[in-house]
Amino acid sequence: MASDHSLELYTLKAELCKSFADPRRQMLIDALRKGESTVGNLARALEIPQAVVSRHLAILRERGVASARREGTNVYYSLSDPKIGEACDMMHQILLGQVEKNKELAERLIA
Amino acid sequence: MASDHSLELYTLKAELCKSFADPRRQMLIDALRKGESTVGNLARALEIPQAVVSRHLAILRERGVASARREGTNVYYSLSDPKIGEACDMMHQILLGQVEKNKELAERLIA
DNA sequence: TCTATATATCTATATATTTATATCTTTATA
DNA sequence: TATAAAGATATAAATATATAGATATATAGA
Repeated sequence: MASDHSLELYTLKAELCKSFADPRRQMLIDALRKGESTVGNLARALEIPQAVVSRHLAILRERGVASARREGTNVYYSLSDPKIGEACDMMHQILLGQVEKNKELAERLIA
Repeated sequence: MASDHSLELYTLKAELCKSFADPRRQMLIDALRKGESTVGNLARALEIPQAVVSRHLAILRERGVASARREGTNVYYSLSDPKIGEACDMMHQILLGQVEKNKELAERLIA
């Protein structure tokens, strides 16, 4: 029935969001927006242990957010879809809106 | 320093995403897009126990995603920002893109 | 007191991190 | 060619922490 399908869809959406729901993965996604990069380069640039970067990239890969391409001993990761970057921008805008609201609230409280 | 601020920002974004990262909350957000609603109505409509709905709404409220307004014994919840709905639409589009890719892959494998 | 909502406690499950080790690929060398 | 060493990445095990759901109970307002 319809509600079952919906539940599946909601679950998929939730899992997609879950893949964004970690600070390190946010950093990785942001870094990958500038172009593909290797595990090692990301680890050095973001100052995150290699195993942690590899683990998080695997999560992004498993959820279809990132893609991997091997070249020699290196593995290059990239975002699977530019919309992923746009989604992060949207999160940013929502956060800005929240700050704005708090600012308004603060100003009203002071006045 | 800059990297600390960034970490904070990434953490905020991650927490925002975390608030979206549950099927029930996806359902609640989707329901709230149609307009404000009470805890009880949402619980009945979505067939989720009252305590669970209340809990999830509290999470959305704490993270600034939803707002609450009391009217008598009822509490009306609503989305704090229409951009939240748009963010969900974007997730939907990303999912569609993934399905599309899988379809292409499947067709290539068959051929 | 009744209704609607929130919360506390308990339990089960999921998640992230650390450390160590395994795998895969290239390169060097006997 | 076979093999060993080195570099890059992935994975496993252990631990700590976070999260969700169920049930019962507390709180707020009519």
